[in-house]
Amino acid sequence: MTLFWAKGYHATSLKDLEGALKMKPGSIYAAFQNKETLFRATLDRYAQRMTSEMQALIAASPSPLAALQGHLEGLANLTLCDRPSTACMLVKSLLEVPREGELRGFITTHLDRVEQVIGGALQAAQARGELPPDADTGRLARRIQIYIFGLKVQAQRETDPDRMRELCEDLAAEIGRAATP
Amino acid sequence: MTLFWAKGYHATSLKDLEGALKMKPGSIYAAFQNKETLFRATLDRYAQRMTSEMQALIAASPSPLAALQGHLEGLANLTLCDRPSTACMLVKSLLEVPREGELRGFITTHLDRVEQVIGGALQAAQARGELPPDADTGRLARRIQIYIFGLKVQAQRETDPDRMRELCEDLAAEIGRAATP
DNA sequence: ATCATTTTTGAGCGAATGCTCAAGTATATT
DNA sequence: AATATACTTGAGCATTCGCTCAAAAATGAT
Repeated sequence: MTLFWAKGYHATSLKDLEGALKMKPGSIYAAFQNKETLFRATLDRYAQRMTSEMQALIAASPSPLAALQGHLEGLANLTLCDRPSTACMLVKSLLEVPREGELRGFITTHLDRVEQVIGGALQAAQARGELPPDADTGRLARRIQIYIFGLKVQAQRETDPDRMRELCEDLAAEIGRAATP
Repeated sequence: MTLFWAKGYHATSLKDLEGALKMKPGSIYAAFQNKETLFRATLDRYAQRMTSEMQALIAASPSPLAALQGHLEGLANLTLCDRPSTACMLVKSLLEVPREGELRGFITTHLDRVEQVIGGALQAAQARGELPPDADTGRLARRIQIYIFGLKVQAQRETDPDRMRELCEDLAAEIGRAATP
């Protein structure tokens, strides 16, 4: 997963995978059907972790809205982190995979799932009165996801941590503006 | 450029390029040094067009701020468009290229240039009194660019034009909120 | 028309790709 | 201990990759 996340699908060769998995080609093809199936498995794992991390973050906070804001602000620390890539593996893959391929649907399904998690948190926030009763939680969820996409892309080029923090704060503040006064 | 934009650097083979350019390998390597140099040339061309399009849009409108908002709203029509990809070629490339490679700097330079164009428009808006005198135009420019990144990524998965329009409107409205009341 | 120069051609190079499979090694069962 | 079953090995397959270069064709100069 680390390898595919860092280098992308095409740039990751089976030699790379042999080294990372410490397996010979035969074993790899016995365990996973082929390169693409292995890639799908890593996408599954990544998406699984991403969603459960997000759910944990939401569950840990009494205020779902504050949790989402906190998540956005947390993206400021993405620069110095030792992750394979600051960018979201699902977004990277979405942009790399052909438009009409079957992988496309696979990836979007996972992205939809994340959107659902965010939407669920917003509904909970609404139930708690943090959001106006007439607020469109789905719409807001998609907007927040776009913020995450954008910030994680930005983290690939923005070297200044302060500037990154500024942007995270700005976008987090926007979510706060959707809250009930 | 179309080919690299649609398929990405790694997924575009020289066979593909031979077909698209209607040139044999020898001619390609005589005209462009190698695959990577050709790729850089296409990135140059893309960035050039992108910036000049944006500048033209800004120049055509009396209000720079309205021009930027219009640009964001225009991204709603990205779905049905016949472009090679709804995503920004620079962003696609940024995510595909290795973190430490020389191509990275090349791409970020172009992205910085676009940021400068947006920032320039915001300064003009400020001079016209559309933005408060103390507004941080650079910071706002980066935020708008993140909106563009995010929306263009979203356009890769969002099939519903209405939802896309909603999001574009929301983000355009967000810019409007920075304007002087 | 002749010759010098530039451009195009495409067969094919070495290396790398994703992948296979017979042979070998480990594990489990009796 | 003997046998059956499962997993691992790695040489090497067919194909494709990015790329080269001598020869042919087109172009320009005289």
